[in-house]
Amino acid sequence: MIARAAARGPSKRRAIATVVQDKDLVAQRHDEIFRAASRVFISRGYHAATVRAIAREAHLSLGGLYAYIRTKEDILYLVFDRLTTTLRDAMRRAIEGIDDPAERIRAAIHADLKTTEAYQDEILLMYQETKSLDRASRRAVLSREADYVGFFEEILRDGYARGVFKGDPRLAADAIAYLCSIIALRRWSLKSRLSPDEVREGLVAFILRGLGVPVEDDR
Amino acid sequence: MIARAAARGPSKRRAIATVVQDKDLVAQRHDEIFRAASRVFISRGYHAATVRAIAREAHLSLGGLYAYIRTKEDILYLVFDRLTTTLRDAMRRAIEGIDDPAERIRAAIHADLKTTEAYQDEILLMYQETKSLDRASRRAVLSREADYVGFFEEILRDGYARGVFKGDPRLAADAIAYLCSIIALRRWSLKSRLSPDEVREGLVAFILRGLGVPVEDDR
Amino acid sequence: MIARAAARGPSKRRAIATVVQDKDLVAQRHDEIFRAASRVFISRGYHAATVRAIAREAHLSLGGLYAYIRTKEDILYLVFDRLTTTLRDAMRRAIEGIDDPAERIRAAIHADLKTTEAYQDEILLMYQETKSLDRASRRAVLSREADYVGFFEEILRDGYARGVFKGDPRLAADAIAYLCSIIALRRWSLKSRLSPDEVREGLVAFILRGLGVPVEDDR
Amino acid sequence: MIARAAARGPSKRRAIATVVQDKDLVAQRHDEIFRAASRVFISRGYHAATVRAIAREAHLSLGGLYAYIRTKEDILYLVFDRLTTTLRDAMRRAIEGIDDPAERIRAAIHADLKTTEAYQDEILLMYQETKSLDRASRRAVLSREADYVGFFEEILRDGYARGVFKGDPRLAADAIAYLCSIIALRRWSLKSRLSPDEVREGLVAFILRGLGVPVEDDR
DNA sequence: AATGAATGAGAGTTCATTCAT
DNA sequence: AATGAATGAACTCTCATTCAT
Repeated sequence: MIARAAARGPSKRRAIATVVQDKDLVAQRHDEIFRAASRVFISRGYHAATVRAIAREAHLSLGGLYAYIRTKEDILYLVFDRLTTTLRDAMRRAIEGIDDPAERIRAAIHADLKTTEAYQDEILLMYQETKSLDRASRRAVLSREADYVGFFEEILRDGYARGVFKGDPRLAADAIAYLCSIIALRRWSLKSRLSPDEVREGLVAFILRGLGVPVEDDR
Repeated sequence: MIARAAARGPSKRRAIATVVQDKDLVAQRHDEIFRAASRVFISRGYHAATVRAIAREAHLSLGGLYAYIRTKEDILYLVFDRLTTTLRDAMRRAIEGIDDPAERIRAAIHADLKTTEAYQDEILLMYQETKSLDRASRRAVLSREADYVGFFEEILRDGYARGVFKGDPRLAADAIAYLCSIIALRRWSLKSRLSPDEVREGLVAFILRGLGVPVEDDR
Repeated sequence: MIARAAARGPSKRRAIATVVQDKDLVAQRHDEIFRAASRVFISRGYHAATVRAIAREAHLSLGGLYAYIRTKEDILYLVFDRLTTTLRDAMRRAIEGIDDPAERIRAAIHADLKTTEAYQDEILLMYQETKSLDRASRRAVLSREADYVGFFEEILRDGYARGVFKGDPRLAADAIAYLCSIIALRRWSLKSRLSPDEVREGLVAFILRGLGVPVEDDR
Repeated sequence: MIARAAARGPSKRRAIATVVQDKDLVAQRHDEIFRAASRVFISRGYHAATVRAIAREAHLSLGGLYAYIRTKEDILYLVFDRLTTTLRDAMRRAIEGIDDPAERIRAAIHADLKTTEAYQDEILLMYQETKSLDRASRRAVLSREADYVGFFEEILRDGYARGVFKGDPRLAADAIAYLCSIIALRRWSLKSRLSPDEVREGLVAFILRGLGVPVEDDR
């Protein structure tokens, strides 16, 4: 059931209407726009960012940019769409081929923390600006997010069935996915005292204990 | 040391410049502005909210409002300042007089989850819009937040010294405070499946286990 | 019944939303905007006219102008609203106190031709740009126009009952009102050969004959 | 003199510059563009219509369309040029071979009303948007229109010489041609109460009476 | 002869902030 | 201390037209 949800994936993808018809060109430009817009949104925030600045950063004229999107909000959606796809794919690869639930969840958490570290700016942006999307886009992004949490839930449900984990799998999945985002949302708090490695190890241990899995190096 | 941090409290408060002199009047109007602005910011978001709408909601004229603040951003700061004060006070009262570390942390978590539930809109707003504050205001708000985490850290450090908890107190404090905010930031995900009580109990159990405290009702 | 329609008058007036509240000031500024916009619309046409140019002509800043209207289309409606009111009032005054149907219709036609001559630019604009109004505004303007035609219809119906006129009163009213607008819509054609007086007299005679009223000076 | 005017005809036609040389191809494409543009202009209005939409409707690429016209305004001129030609030809055929002035003018009016009914959208467009043409195009279109009025004038002048009509032939010609367009310009007013046949018969009677021709069925 | 991606000037509109009263 | 009219910079978005291919 969750596997289905995760597999469903692109079904919820919202199409971005373009006046340019060449599919390959659109794909290529969307990629450039994604990169340019990420930079601009991250440095200035969605509202303060101007479409002009994004066009400039993407080496496109203003009209040129608008041939590949319809509204400023489309650009934000484009960014989030690419980001959630990247995150999901990274997670898929990370847990592939691991069968033991405890190992699998450990790998998932580790991967999540690593990618969150790598995309901390983008993830922070997503938490802050998903609200700026319209209904349809927001739905699409949240559905991707749900798929992502689904990976955790699937593992937990399996481990729960085998008696490895404690607590409600759905809630735990949500809690774990959320807790991993702490790296992006509270980095100003964490970075001042602990190294990224210490943070990561500490969080893995905390979560595993929270799931009822004994952690070796507890003093 | 942490006690100090928590006690330090108002020291970081940023003053809001007003053209009106009468201190009592300013305090009263600031209170009205806080309430009006909270409503407007929550329903429309910070950027979409107009100063006009806030003035109207606060039963002030546009010029009148500007006698008590200097910029729109001042209003946002005012909202966050009041909110963090409220949150801190609630936390203080919740753990007052409890000595046992496990009981104390349980009470703190419970209180946090309860107030997060009560102020979910405001807290979501704070997570999304702290970035819209200027440096000085942001610093002040984050320092308040740090004080809040300090409550958890203080308890954990004490329990750690007494051998009750596992893991790094600083990281755990951050993790716990952050995890509690899940109620505000991911309510669309949680509410669809679990009751508020189930969420709260599940999170308390997860956190306590994460701290290495045995939880009774684990199957 | 027609008297009612004509009397109904302002009932269909569409309100123009303003952010400025002072009613007198709004009335005064609307008057200035009406005059300025008429000039600009007439010289450049509705679409080519910029709101900036209208603001300049009205000695208002751009934002200032927008405090008295909501959209560019509001300005067009404002112009048409004033114009149709002026036209209607002029017609009312012209036929007041005349009882004989033939004299009354002659006076009405004469008045219409005179005001059409006086407001030819504005009337041409109205014929060309009523389509640029949105549904509600267009309805309001057309309802005014209908009232205007109603004056003719009322007279014709009365004369028809007394056996003075021939043909369908409704159609004749429409035809007469329309024919009078020829002065505004085809002045490039008329002016080249005949004086305004000749045009007016010729049209009055044509119409009266069309209604079946014997015309004296027919050779 | 008028015969000359009517015969002069195409002399005033403004040429549309094309990059394509092949005359037959240009003629064929211009015909397709005329039909496509008429539809688009009528449904959206000249200003709201985009050149893109016209190209699409004409099954041409954007660049392709521009090989047959130079500006958007060229397209509007093209439409009006074809339309006025069509109207003129219809009128010519309608009065051909009729000698009696009264019969001839009756036929002309009837034909005008019929074609106005058939091309009401196009004629309305012409009245509203001739102003959007540049000087040269406008001149060309108005000259065609003058030719059209010339048909009426010719008949009237002849009848006047024979003592059949009253009033100034030139003014009457203008008045008649204009009055016929009422069907296109005020159809919202007419259609609600009378059938097309009633309108047509009523107008013919009104005009004939206006010319001093006795009308049989007057009660 | 045909294509369609690219350009960029310019439009309408909003709103934080000021200041004369 | 209070009012609210006025300002104008800055924003998003459109579309006629060009030109490399």
